[in-house]
This record gives sequence, C-alpha cells and structure tokens, in this order.
Amino acid sequence: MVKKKKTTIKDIANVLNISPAAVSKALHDDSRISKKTKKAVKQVAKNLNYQPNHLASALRRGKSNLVGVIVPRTNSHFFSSVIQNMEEILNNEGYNIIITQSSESFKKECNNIDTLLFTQVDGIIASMANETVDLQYFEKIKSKGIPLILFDRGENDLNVDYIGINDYDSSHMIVEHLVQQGCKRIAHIGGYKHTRIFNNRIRGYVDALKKHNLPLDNELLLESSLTTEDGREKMLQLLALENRPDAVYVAGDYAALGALQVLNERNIKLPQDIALVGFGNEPFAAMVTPSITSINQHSAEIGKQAAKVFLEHAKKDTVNQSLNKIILKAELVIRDSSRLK
Amino acid sequence: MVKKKKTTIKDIANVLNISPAAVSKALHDDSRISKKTKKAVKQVAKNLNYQPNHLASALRRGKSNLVGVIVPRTNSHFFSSVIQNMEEILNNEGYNIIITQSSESFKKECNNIDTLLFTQVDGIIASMANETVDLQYFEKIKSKGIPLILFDRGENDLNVDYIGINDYDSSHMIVEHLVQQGCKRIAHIGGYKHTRIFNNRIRGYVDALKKHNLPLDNELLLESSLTTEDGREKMLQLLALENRPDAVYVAGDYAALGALQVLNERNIKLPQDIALVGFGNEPFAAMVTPSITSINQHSAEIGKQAAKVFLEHAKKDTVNQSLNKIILKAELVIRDSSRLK
DNA sequence: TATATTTGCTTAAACGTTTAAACAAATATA
DNA sequence: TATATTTGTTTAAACGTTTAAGCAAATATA
Repeated sequence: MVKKKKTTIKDIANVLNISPAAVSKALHDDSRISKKTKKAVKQVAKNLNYQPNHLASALRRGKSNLVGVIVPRTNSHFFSSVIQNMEEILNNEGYNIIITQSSESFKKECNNIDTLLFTQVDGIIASMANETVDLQYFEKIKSKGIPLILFDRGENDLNVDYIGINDYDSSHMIVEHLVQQGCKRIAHIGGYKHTRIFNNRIRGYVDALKKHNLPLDNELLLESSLTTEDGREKMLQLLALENRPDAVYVAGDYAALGALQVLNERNIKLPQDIALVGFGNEPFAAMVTPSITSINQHSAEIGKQAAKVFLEHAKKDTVNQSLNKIILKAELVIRDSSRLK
Repeated sequence: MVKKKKTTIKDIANVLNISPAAVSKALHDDSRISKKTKKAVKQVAKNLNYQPNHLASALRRGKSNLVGVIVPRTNSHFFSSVIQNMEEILNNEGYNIIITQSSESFKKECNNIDTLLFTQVDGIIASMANETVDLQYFEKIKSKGIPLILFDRGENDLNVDYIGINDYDSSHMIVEHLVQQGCKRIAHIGGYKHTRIFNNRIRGYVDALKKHNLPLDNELLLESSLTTEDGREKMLQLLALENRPDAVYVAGDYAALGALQVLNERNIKLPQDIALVGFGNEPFAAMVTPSITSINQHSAEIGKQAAKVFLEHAKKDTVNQSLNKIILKAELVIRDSSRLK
C-alpha cells in the first residue's frame, strides 16, 4: 500500500484550467469570484476529496487557529468541564484546542509551555500547577505576544486575564454556614499559601472566624497538597489534637474525600461529631456517604468566559491593554456532611 | 504594545553571514557542518531567542509530529491515565498530542476526526463513542493512509491495530468469584451489544453461567448506556423483579456506582443481600461505602502500548501490513461490595 | 605532481497556501 | 463616444523551513 498523494488547490486549478489563486478565493467565497466559478470549484473539491492543508495556510497567514490549554489534570470534573465548554465555543469560531496536563508538576508545566509555543498556538489558556512559584515561563508566553488567559489557579503578579470565583467570599459563606449549624471550632485544611486562590480561601477563613468572634487556633489551620491521600493525613492530624475541631473545611473535594474516609473508618458521626465541607463540587461529593457539602465553582461558565476572552484578543491584532478579571460568584451546595438542623 | 517579529533562521544567517541552509543544518547537527559553525549558530540562536517555526518545518517535511487522540471523555480515570502514559512516550519521541472528546456522541466524534485530519496529524489513537455504529469516518482515516490505532472500544471489522483487555475472560473471572461467594442468581447490567468489548463481556457472562450450571434468565441481562444515572435505573428495574438477583455484575464502574446508590438508599445490605461488581477500577470504586469490587484494566499499559504501536507505524513510511492486536490480561480487585467470606 | 576524495558551505527549489498588485474585459457614467 | 468603474481573473511573491544538487577549497591518495 503506497501513500496517496493528497489533493491540493493546484489539482483543482488544473482540472478547471484556472489559477490556484482563483481556487483559493473561490473556496473562501471571495466577492470577486463569479458564482459560476465558485460552484465549479466546490464541486471539483468535493469530487477530489480535497482537504485544505492547515499547515500551509497557517504558515502563510501567520496563525495556526490552535489554542493551547494547560491544566493540572483532566480527570477531575472541574477541569474536564471547563475544557469541554471552552472547546465548544472555540470550535464554533474555527479554533481547535491542544490539551496538555502538568500533573501539578512545575517541570511538566514548563515543558507544556515550550511544546505549545513550538506548535505555534495562537493563545494559551492555563490553570497553574500546585508546584509553580517561578513565573518565568508564563512571562515567556507574554513576551512572545501570545495571549495568555489564566483561570482558577492564577497569579496577580502576572497581570494577565483571569477567570475565577470569589474564593475569599466563598470561605465566608462556608464559615457562616458552619456557624449557623452551631459549630464553634472550625478547622481549615487549606491549599498551598503561595497559590493565590488558596491564600484567598485561607484569608477568608481567618477573617470570617474573626467576624463571628471565633478564636483563631493555629493548630486548626493546615497547609496541604489537597490530594485524597494528604486529606487523610491532615484529618488524622486534626483528630490527634487534644482539643478536636467540631467542623473541618477542606479547600478541595479530593482532600475532603480523604478526610471523610478517615472519619468513616473511625466511626466518627458526620455531621454530629464533626461537620465537613469541601470545595469544588466534584460529582463524587454527592455520591459518597454522607454526601459532602461543597462549593460549586461554575466550571462551565469559567470555560465559556475563558474562551470568549481569548477570542476578544484574537480579533484584535495588537495586544489588548485592558485586562479582563472575571470573578464569578460561587454557590454553596449544602449536603449531609454538614446539615445539622 | 506591538507584536514582536519572531526570530527566524534567516536572522541567524544574517548575523553570521552564512546561508540559511547552513543554519538549518547546523541546528540539526548535520555532519557536513563544521563544529565551529555549529557552535556559533547555536549561540546566536540562543541570544536571539530563536524558536523553530513548527508549521514551516512540518509543511516542508510533510509531517506535523502531532498525534490526534479521541476519547469519549477525559474525566474518567481510565481515559485520563491512558492519555497521560501515551503522552509521555510520544513526547519523548518528539510528538505532541491533540486530545479531543466525543462525549459519547457519534456526531462529535466525526467532527473530531475531521478536525484532526484538518490539523494534519501524523496518526490517530482513538477509543470509540458509545453511539458509534457507522464506521465510515474511521475508514476515512485509513483511506488517507494515516495510522489509526484503537484501544478499549474498538471494532474488529475495521482491521486496525488494537490494544485492550480480555473482556470475555474478565467476565468469567467475575462470575467465578461471585459463584465462590455463594451467589446463585447473577444479573448483568451490560453495555451496548453493538460495541465489541461490551458484547464480549456479555458473552463471557453467559458462557460463565453455563459453565457453572447456572440458568440464564433473560430478565437478569440488561443493556445500558452505563452512565451513573442509567445504572440507578437498571438497578431499580432489577429490584422490581419478583425473583431478585443475589449479585449484580455491572459492565462499568459509573453505572455500578448508580446501582450502589440505589442499594444504599433502599438499605439493602451489600454483599449479604446483593453482591455488586463493577468494571474499570475507577478510583472512586475504592472510595465509596462499601467499596466496589472491580476489574483493573491496566490503563497505563494500554496507553504505553498504543503509543508504541503508533511509533512503529511512524518509523516505516509505507503502511505496515502486520496488525498489532494486543490483549492485556485484566485483574480482579476484590472489595467489600462482593466479599462475603 | 596530478587526481580523487572529503569537507563545508551556497544555491535554488520545494512544501501548499494566501494576497497584494496587475490587468483585461465588461459595464456604468458623463 | 470617451472615460471611469466594476468584475473576474492571473501573476508572483511570500510565509519559514528543508534538502538535493552544486561547487570551491582543503585534504588525501597514487
């Protein structure tokens, strides 16, 4: 079996005895090409099973119509849903996306960025890895003049477009809810402080405690990688305290799941003994026993907005000066793990 | 802010007063270029922050070094893990991957295929959508002479490389295990019969019943889309039977989860009243209460093998005649939902 | 010393498209 | 009728690489 020669614009031109330029224009519905020619060109294109060579057109036009996406992982509902909604909008505008995963590793993230730049993407939409502190690679994207849009895990210092939720306020909502349930010693298993969103959640937690005149106890505030495994560990740590908390607010659902497992294994009653709240509203939060109260981050909306912000950039040829900082209002979904009354 | 002109091979050539061709060769370590020149070229490339234009080289060389991936969804552990492992191997060989999701929709799958062909990928690795019966779009890939590798959800008729597990035998393992636990009326919530893997699981189930002298009861064999929602529905259907099963083997973990939810809600004891077995060994199978017995599909290995098979094709320039059909041996992970003794 | 080979580069074409500029023919305007 | 405009096309260059072919200089071989 030999490789078939692909049909090009030239082949169509030869059949019709017109120039390749005319064919190109006909296929793009140029106003200066007669209806007759357009029809003929399209017919021949179909007959010869013509597929435009994207590489050639991208090279010539200086844009690839590809958008690079970097996420810590695809197998969480949050990221997968963001991507799916983003993709839909971008596809409609003729863009395709290249998804890459950092697996929370700084090094992989850097590789991903290089890969995407190498592939000549027209823009990058990203959510940063847990490990990432050094922003130099993201600066590299900016310095190439390629639109960069961050969502969820972003950084203020980078001064780029951002779509996320109001993390600070979300913490307030959670603490408020727990106080209403009668909780007095509320612990927080937070994410890494160096990540803005987790820092905001911590700040919100601290300030909300103050607001409700609850004392801030340092042993109740833990920093975690927020994996299921680390959630288990940190929960064990809290249970080992002399003065145990009566509520635990975990900054991520996967870690909350780990905490729940430990509580279940120890036969600690939820929410009577300890109330539990997660963050992210992953589908499993509703599936486990007891179901976990969590924060809905509006993943679909985040994906759509990110796509739209990119498209705004793409339409202008100079880099946009005005930054888009879109903060969506999150929603508390109350479930069995914290519903006392 | 104005868009910066990107550094090209020509710029480097101008700096050093040599030809662009020499630069290209120097960057590729051509043996006919002196060490001195190579060193100089690489230094200048670094200074000018040169990034090769992938589009141009892909156009010229007639290959994009991109591999397209089509999966029903990325937010299951199975697919995400397959992709991650595939990616690692392909990246090492200089390939990048473009991930697309069909969301189990035939139409989206066709679009994905068109998109990938349009992007001039060098090969496609795919797992088919649930809806897909018409194979014409996959034939299209083959007819373009582009390597196509299927995994998990594949089709025999297509006559392409395939990597999967021994579904038929897995069903035998499950039935055997349930029989050992003392179950006598084993139901099967299976996937769509038209999909080969699900068909094989059904055949395995039927044959294993025969082997153990259990009667085949048609009301115990249901066809399902295997979503969590449908799992709930089919479980309710089984519970409504006059003569209830004492074990349920579900062909997918998500549907098994739905079944579990229903059983928990009805306070039916697992595994005493009804034993439950899923398929796929999604992480949540170990997380829920009770944990669900399931089949480990070796996602990492599938991903690696798929990548390797693609690379084999890529190395030859004519299409390989000998087909790779790689069938991995799956593993039964026994958990609380079916452990009676 | 004359000839062959190797080394290190250049030239020029090619990949398949897009597009500015040119141009002839058809049509409109004065 | 002469001139201007519009219509429909062609020409040719460009996008940034790669690579076959060519060529001069350096080196090896006889």
